[in-house]
Amino acid sequence: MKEDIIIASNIFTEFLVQRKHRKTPERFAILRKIYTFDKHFDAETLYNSMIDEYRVSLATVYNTLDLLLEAGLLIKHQFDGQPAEYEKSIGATIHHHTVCTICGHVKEFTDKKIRKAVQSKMFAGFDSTHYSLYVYGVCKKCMKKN
Amino acid sequence: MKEDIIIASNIFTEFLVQRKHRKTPERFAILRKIYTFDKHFDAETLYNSMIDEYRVSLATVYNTLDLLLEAGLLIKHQFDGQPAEYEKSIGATIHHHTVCTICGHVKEFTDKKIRKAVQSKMFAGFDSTHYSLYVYGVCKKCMKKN
DNA sequence: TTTGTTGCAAAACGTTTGCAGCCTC
DNA sequence: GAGGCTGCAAACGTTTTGCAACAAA
Repeated sequence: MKEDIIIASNIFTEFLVQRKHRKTPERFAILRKIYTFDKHFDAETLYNSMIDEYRVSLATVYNTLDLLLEAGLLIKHQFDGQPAEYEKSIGATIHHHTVCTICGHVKEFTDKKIRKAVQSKMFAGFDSTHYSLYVYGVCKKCMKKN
Repeated sequence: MKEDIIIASNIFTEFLVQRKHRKTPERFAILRKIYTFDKHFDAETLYNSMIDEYRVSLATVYNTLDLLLEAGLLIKHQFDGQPAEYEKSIGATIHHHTVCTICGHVKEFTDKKIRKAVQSKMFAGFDSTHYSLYVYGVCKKCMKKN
């Protein structure tokens, strides 16, 4: 959706103003790039993909990713020892992940029953914003190898 | 439970034999230590806690943690940028985690409805063994600060 | 003008690796 | 005896940090 980036930009602008942070071109260039991705990406990939359009340093990439996380515009995943992976949160359908414990392959899936069960859970003294579910096991390819 | 370590040792022994790995004293000393912990721990903490009883190198700790993961005797968590955390799996009740996005504080909770929803999920071409659910949000302490 | 942000490079950190010697099998 | 395993230290790769120059407010 094209509107997602507009919504995200507005949220980010409001977030920055409220926190007395500056609205630098780097930050918005990074946000725009992120909202063109439909899959998971890591910091290095994001950094490389930006070089032609708007050059920013890797440090700024990391800095901005942190801000976007705090603003709720991004979700972060830490799959095993690999670099952290990110995905946009606005306009993305809520999904879960299967992770192969042999080869590390990650796949998305959706399940209404699980989603409802988690979302209806209320916590005393904890204001939940989002969640991540990882189901571990062995994928088809790795099953065949053994 | 005291029997958990016995069950775990048996599973580990069988695992090592099957994989043609050696039953070294280091590996069983580490397994025993792990099963005395009731909370999450990281590799460094485990290493330090062993020094008096049975000295092993940090490299061996990491090596053994990997084996125990493969044997299904351990569950690994990667909370944000912190060192990986582990917990024993035998004799532990299935639980989920809330993670504060401000201070990083992790708390366990259980929920039968969520557990059933996830466990009843069937995957085509994926043999699931266990799962992790992280609910992100703001904890009580961090709510008060703002 | 003030002060937050940037780019750069160096440092930090948890984890992995290479290797010589050791000890299961 | 053979070959997997250990300890050690050095290497690795991602992320963080310190600092001077820069630019948003």
